[in-house]
Amino acid sequence: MSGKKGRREQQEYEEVEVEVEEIELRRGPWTVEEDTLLIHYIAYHGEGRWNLLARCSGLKRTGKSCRLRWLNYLKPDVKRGNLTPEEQMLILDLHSKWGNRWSKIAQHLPGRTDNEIKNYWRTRVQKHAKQLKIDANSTLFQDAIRRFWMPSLIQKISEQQQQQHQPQQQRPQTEIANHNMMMVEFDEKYNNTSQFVPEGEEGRVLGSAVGGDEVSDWAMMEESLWSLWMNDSIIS
DNA sequence: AAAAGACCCAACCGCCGCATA
DNA sequence: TTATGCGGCGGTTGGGTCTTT
Repeated sequence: MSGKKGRREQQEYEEVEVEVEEIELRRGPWTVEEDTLLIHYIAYHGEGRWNLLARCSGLKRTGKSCRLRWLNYLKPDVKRGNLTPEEQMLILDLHSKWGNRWSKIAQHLPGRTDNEIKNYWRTRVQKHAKQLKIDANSTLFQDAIRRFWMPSLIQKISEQQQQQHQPQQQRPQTEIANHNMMMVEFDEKYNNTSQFVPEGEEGRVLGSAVGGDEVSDWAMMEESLWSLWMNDSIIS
């Protein structure tokens, strides 16, 4: 965030000012050529000073647009692809602490951008709040996340660990212990009432909430479980 | 196979705080 | 002290893609 304008920079501004005034700015999706131009410019000059970059690089874009394109897409350490269950857990956890502080949350997920996290929240999380007809910012929904969604993610994480270590064999005792340990830690952290899962009973307790395509499984949670929990919440 | 609707995500917009002149 | 410019943030949107009917 530099408002500093050195003499050289000022000169650079003036040199391109006249021609830039006549250039019509481009909007919408970036082309491969634009991406290449931006990457090369940053490789040579470094990132930052976005308005100067926009003027000097030959890109017919605003500085803001260049910055966004770089930070959210082109920067080498930007991670692509679906969020892992671990990352989803972290987002749910941090959002419960900080609310819509996307940038702050993103700082704790290396390679993930605030935009991506924001999109995840809006498309996946809020969707379920809508389905349940609950305000996504309500404590009721926060409870739903803590009681059902997060445990199901923990379950997934432990299942992944299991697959990584012993793809075809019986689940080893250590993995079961790990899973149970995570559940206990989770309970302690959130003062949660979700059940400790006895060995061999994991699928029965959380079966409807896990197993298929990530978050959508949660939406398929048994209605009886929901009404039970809803009644409980309302009474207490 | 085609139309309609839902979903997803890249990009834009407006606002704010900070630094500088 | 005030005006200006910039970077950064969160909210919103447009359109491409996927799914359902």
